[in-house]
Amino acid sequence: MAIRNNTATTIADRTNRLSPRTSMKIGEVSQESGVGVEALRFYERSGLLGRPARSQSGYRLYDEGVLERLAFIRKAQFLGFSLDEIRHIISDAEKGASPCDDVRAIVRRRLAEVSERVKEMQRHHRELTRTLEEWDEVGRAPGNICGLIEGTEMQNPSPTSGRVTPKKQRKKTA
Amino acid sequence: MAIRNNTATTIADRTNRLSPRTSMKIGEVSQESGVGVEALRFYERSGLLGRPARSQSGYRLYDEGVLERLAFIRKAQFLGFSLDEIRHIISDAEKGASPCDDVRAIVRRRLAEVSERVKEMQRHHRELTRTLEEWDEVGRAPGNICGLIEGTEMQNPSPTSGRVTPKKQRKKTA
DNA sequence: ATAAACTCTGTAGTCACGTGTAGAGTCAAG
DNA sequence: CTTGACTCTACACGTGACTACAGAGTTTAT
Repeated sequence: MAIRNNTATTIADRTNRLSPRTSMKIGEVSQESGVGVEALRFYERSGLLGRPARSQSGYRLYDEGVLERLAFIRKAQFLGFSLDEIRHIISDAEKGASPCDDVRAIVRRRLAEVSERVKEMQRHHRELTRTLEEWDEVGRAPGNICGLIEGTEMQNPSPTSGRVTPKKQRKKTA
Repeated sequence: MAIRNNTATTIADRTNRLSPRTSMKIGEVSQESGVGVEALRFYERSGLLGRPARSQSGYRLYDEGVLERLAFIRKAQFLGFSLDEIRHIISDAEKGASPCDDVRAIVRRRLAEVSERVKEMQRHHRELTRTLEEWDEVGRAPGNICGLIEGTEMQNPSPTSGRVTPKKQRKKTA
């Protein structure tokens, strides 16, 4: 695995890292931003970054702006935006539209989702706690496989309801 | 798409669905259990179900037991077990070992994870709420892409912290 | 008899977000 | 000149729990 080592700049250069870099290679950007080299290329492929300039030998040469862009992406991710949403926001902004209203709407939606998810998780937590308590009373229950599980009542017979990660739910949940 | 229609039994048969079926075809099992046909075959491939008998023409013929097994699987999923864990539990049970202690341990672990996750989500919820409030004060902030996002302070600069779904972490939940 | 619905096997695709690898070229230092 | 780190492209792989499909055969209803 690549030890992201920065041989393109001198040690002195790296030491006073406040000097503005006008053309950074991908490793440098990775180091500055904390985003992996592969992820940077992936972002570019995904349309999140736009094509950087290239050196004669084909190396990507980034200007400082990319760091701001990456900071934007990370903040948006931090706020729960998917890369897809981020791509839309950036593309809107580049078309001149102010995406802030959409952004607000997305955050509001995300907020509702998180609320819902927390409620689900808390329900699940109570369910698990109750189950463990029951099991402690019961000791070891008889059953085909594990009486503990077999004897447990489900609140909701849907097999999706206990998932730790939410399912994709693209078609039916019948 | 296949409309899981049950032509193997008469309507009368389906109406008094309490009569024990000794050999059900896959569609019937799907209908009774609510597990899709593809999922049933997938479970079999994954070692969760074991090979059913076959008709002369190669159709799977299930006995009633499969419904209990599927109920077990769904309950276990409901409790947060992965199919992998369920497979282990079943395999232990079939080897004669009582897996209940392991089951308890898994549930306890899952419980801790859920707790942690709830706390994270609540933090995230507060963060989003605070952000929205700030944004309402600000109106429409200037910025390269969306000043709202750009002006938002991240609690934790890691890009992973805001994910709605937890990032891979396939080794262990540290 | 024929059409519709079912079933079979085997393989590949989905979702998000990247990571890993192969094989080649480039660059700076000793 | 060689070594080693870096970069390039293009593709495969990883996660979990399924879904989708192709192309064949089978069963049931009319």
